[in-house]
Amino acid sequence: MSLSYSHIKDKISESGLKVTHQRIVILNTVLQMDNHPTVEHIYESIKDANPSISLGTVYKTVEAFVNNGLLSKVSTNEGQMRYDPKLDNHGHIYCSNTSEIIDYFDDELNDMILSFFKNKRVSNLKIKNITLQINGDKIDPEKDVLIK
Amino acid sequence: MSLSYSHIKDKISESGLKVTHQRIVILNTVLQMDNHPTVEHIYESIKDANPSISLGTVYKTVEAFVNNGLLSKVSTNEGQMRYDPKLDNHGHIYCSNTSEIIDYFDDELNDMILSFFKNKRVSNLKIKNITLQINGDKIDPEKDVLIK
DNA sequence: TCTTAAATAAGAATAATTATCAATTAGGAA
DNA sequence: TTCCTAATTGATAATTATTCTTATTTAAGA
Repeated sequence: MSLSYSHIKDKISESGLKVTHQRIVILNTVLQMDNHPTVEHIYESIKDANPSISLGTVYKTVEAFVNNGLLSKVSTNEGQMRYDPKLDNHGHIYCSNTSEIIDYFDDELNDMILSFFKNKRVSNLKIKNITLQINGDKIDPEKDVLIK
Repeated sequence: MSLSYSHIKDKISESGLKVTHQRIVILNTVLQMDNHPTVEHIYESIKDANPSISLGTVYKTVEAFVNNGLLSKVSTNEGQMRYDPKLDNHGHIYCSNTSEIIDYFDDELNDMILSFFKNKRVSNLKIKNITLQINGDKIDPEKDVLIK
């Protein structure tokens, strides 16, 4: 396993964190999940193969990842925080009826918003990021949402 | 008091909810607070004048207001939900170091985003609203953030 | 290999929110 | 106006998500 995870290990190491088995498993899992998991989701998904990793460790680990720029934290109107391995500028579509968060990447939109704020004078604020949230309900929960 | 609150009473009544003393006090408070209060903030701010209104009632009431279109619910990266009496389209500036949420109204931006999505085909999603979140840190916590 | 600060597991503690339920009340019907 | 009923409320228990504590283990550099 140590070989196949070399990419993950490098990411963790480069972020300034110690490389541990737990961190490798958790980061790898979130990178593969692609559905903005909660801590509980992550825990459930690693539990069988890694029964010794505790829920508390998952909490501490994702928080460390957020602080070290490996994940971003997404809040919703339903309590649990969710975690996103995609760090480049993108929006989120929240489906309140299915609790889904769908990434929305659009360079044109990004440029538009960015250039809009270029022309604004924002005083007394160090902007970290600007995110667009599209809130709605999925019409057919079985089918995907598509924007094109 | 019944006279001076007639506007508030009408709003509650028109939303389909029964008009109660508790609801009048709570809605009036949130409308005046203007800082996206948490339930705890609202409770603290009404408590002295209304010691009989319980915390649970504040929770139930703001949730009823959200469901009936009198308030909107705003989530942050720090646990508590916050409530916003402004329902027209606007963005939020989150200052993570001061926990402030500042409204950002800009017609030009609204139009821009709206017309952007006019030209997109969004399938299988009933869009409820689109919000821009500007995340950052206040540089001087004593001073205001301004965008112009 | 040794050392040490950082990370972990287990479980207790806390914070925010929701649920329960008996008593009260708003608002429409009589 | 009075009555009726379903909705609302207060008090408090329960739940959920998250953080804290502490003894033990471990990564990574000397």
